[in-house]
Amino acid sequence: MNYGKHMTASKTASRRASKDRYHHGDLKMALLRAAEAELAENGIESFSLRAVAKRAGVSHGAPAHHFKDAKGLLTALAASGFRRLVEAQEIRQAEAGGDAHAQQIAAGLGYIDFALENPALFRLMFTSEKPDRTVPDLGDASIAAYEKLQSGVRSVVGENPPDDPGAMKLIMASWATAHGLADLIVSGRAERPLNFSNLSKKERDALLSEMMGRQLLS
Amino acid sequence: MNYGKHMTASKTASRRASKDRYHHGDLKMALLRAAEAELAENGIESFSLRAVAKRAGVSHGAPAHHFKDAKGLLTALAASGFRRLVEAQEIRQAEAGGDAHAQQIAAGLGYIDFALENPALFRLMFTSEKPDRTVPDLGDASIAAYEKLQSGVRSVVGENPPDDPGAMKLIMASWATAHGLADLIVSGRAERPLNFSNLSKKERDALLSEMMGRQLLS
DNA sequence: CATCTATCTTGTCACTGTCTAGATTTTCCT
DNA sequence: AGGAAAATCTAGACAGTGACAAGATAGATG
Repeated sequence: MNYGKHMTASKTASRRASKDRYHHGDLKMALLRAAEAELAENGIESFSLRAVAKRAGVSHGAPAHHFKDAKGLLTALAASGFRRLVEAQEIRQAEAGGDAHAQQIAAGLGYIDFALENPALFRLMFTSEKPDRTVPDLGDASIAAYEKLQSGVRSVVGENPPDDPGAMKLIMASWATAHGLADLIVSGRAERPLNFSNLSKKERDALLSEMMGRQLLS
Repeated sequence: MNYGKHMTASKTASRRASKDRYHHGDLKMALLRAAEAELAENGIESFSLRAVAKRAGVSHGAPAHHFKDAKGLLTALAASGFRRLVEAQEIRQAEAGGDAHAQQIAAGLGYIDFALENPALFRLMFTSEKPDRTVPDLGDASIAAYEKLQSGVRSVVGENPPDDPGAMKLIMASWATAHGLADLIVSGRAERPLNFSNLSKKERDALLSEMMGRQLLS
């Protein structure tokens, strides 16, 4: 095979943009970013590994060296998603009041924020079977997100959840409400009941807070 | 092209099993059944139109005449799913008490029953973008399912939902809780908090009823 | 019975994920 | 420094996919 074209290009400008070099430099990160952009633009169901490679300016076989296969790339992307999900919750919590109840509502709002801002990634994380949940990178990230929920409920009820069946029910119920709202809103199913997309940000927050708050009442 | 093999087979046994005949007889239904079986066995993400055709004993081009393309087949399947979702709710309601509160909880349990019995179909209906929601067959079926929810809430609050903002909030909140529970259970995320799959049917129902019931309290 | 229409098969195309062989670059060791 | 070894990337091939077109077959219609 003749790589002459590439060779001359990289020789004449050996320190130019990374896309002109044979070795990318940070292809792993570039692929993750490209994959997320593809996901956001085309949705998860028409996701293509070759399109990701093309977007990153690299041949279709290149990703295999950093992620074994498409599943590997999507697993890493989902893990990144769970870490950012926690961040989105913490952003809301930083703006909220200090009592446990308000903190837990804020976490729910952050959860929904994340879903609305990253709908395709949210689906990859929660309703796709492509990511390999047994890989520690992903498993740890998703468990960390769950433990955030658990500690929030502990603050609300003053009990240690794993030992208290009532607290476990509360964890599941409040998670389900936040998750269900996120999923239904993302799929456009909150339009008919709530006219959701025509509400102001304040109206949305008030509405969602009220719906999630019901689960936290004793 | 030579179809001799098929010809002799269908001539010597012209009224045998439909799979031996050139014209299937009821291929449309057979394809829907095959598609659902494929969905249940392999999940939605490895769904293949050609595998469906093979399962129905027909060539890979045959489905195109009954459903324009894969999207058409999956749209019809999703519509069938919404009709059966309503049936699953009505089965639970027939077993439940007559008061509005119990009826609405029963509908939620039926919703979750359906999701657990048809996880891949549930995902096709709610979180896939392949079905074409603008096709009336599907649109009508999904609206019918929503209107069931709406009338149930009307019975609970005694108000006409579209005119009462509080009732609309209640619709969305109780839907979100049932839907969120269904989605999280199907994806295995209720195992850690609730040890869900090791519970008896009675325990599950009691647990789910309690979590959904919170949303219906005034 | 002849024609017409619906149904089904077959072959083809572009695209996909994965694998392999080989080219290029970087790293590391002496 | 220099040369071997490892890492990175390209390109080609393969089987599988959805969609389309052309043609074969069966049933319906007159």
